[in-house]
Amino acid sequence: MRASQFLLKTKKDDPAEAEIVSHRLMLRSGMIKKVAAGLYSWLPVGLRVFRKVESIVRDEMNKSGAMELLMPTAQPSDLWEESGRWNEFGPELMRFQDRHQRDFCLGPTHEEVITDIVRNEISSYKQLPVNLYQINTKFRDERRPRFGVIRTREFCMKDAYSFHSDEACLANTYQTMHDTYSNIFKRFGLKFRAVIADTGSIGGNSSHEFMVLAESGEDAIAFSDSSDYAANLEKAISLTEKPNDSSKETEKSSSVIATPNIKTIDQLTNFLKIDVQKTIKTLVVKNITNDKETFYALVLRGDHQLNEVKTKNHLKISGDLQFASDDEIKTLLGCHSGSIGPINLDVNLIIDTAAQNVKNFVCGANEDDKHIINANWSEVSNFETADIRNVLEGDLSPDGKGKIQIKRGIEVGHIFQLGTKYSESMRAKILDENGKDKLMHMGCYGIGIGRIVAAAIEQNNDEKGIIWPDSLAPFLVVIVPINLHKSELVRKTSEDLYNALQNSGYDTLLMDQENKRLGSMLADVELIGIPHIVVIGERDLNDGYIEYKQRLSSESRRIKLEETIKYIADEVQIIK
RNA sequence: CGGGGCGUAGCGCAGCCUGGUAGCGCACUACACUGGGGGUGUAGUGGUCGCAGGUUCAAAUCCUGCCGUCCCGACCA
Repeated sequence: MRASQFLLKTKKDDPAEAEIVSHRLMLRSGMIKKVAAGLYSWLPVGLRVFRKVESIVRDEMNKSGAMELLMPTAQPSDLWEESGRWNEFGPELMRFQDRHQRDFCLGPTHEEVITDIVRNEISSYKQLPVNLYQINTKFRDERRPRFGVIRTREFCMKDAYSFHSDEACLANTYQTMHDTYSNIFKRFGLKFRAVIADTGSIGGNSSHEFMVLAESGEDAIAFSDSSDYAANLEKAISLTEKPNDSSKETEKSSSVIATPNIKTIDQLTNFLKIDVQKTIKTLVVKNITNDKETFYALVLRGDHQLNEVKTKNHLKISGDLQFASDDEIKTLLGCHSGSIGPINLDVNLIIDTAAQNVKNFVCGANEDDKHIINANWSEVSNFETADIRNVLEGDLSPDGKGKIQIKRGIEVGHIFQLGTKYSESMRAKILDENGKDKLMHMGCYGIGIGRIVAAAIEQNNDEKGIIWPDSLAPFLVVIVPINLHKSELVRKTSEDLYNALQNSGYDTLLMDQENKRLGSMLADVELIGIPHIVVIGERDLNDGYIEYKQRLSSESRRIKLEETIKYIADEVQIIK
């Protein structure tokens, strides 16, 4: 591609709207342009990267034996009513009517449509398993789009759906997809981890998320420093700590003390000069089913944080966890939120496993401005114990090997074993070898295409701009001629090298804009992040040399002109 | 959904407090010079000041409403 014929406009100033580095660099390098909140156009440079991501994903999917198809973005409500998700889905589902006032939605995902296809096309166990995928636009009306293309409303996703006659076969394909995804992210050259994940609104059993490690990531992931264990923080199991000194502690007898205006754990530990691990806090949540409100008191050690996902799963609550309001707490318990405690509390009690290990603790007395000291669980009857807290760095790994570390990541892929959730509601059946009806087992596997572009930038950038890995770069090589318009030798050499590189199959950009100076060309090239840079100037050319440098390093090397292509070929690193 | 910020040329911003000719930098156009790290000069192009209403002789500026957009929050009792 010739720069003179390519839409390539960079900006010096950081755009005001962008916060995180990938968003800033994508806007500055002219990869994307915002159309509205959470809606972006991909400009030519950006689209080149986008297509590379797509083609690697497609290649690996095809290698795995999956078949590509294409489904519509707009979907009739009938299918969604059949699966039950027309009502289950919240405002994220973009609903609209056509000219005949028929209900439609923009697909946030395609389980319904694919299940409809497969139940019609496939009727025998002999046709299974199949794995069908598409690379297509999705729409989710996010409550808060942010971080550029990382969380948008309209986005492109590769989504695959597999169908099986039994669970074992599903597990097999699930593992194949796990391996396929690992290959994909290796080919991108990204640091990633596959973590155990919550299934959320998609439903189903087993699930892994593929996380690209980045400080700006929206998710926290917990993993062992000495084993394979890795899980989303939402899902990471907290081990009940090994008995320590406190287990030998003898139980004292409790007493109520005055704690005027003490409402938070911080105030409490300062006031009593005690260790935060000796405090217990109590949160009240409510669940509404069939118009009936049920309150639950959740009990945690003072330094621990509630894990909403674990709590919701334990209480079998779908939708958001609702906290009781101050008024509700006052009415229900007769005290304010800062004074609640598990002793003599007439609410369903759920005690976190770690909290249960504490002896002689301090907790609220269910009376304003009063706390109980030296309280013990022997004083409480009728409670459940559950793991409802977030793991902390340094906790024991649940597999017993090593300690937990916590890092942030961007979710770029997610695989699920759905089981029969959709085949049941949509009656997707086959005949088995005995001629009997049987529900198909289903898996689904997503990868965010645009999100990977942003995640790759989050992981690969410096003060000058983006540093693309070879596999994703919009151009693999760029030729930067000095005084193109003045030197016939420079012009001819640049053109010849450009043609030769193109013919050798390397995506090459020729900076042939006559009025551009070296500094401005290099600044653009570095901002855009082209990995291999060839500078051609008369000075070196008179000795038969060009100058080669990599985006990644500041060092430049003099290379014999005739060896240029071979040299670049040796430097390029693309995993096939 | 709650709180806060911002909306003035393609981008980044000033002007608003104290009402009176709409400005600066980048980008863009033309010409000249320059030519190994975002060059210099001269001359230019480009704006319903987010929208609607109100106050006023007069509104980018003051008031009201709406819209858009960004950030934080939506567990930590």
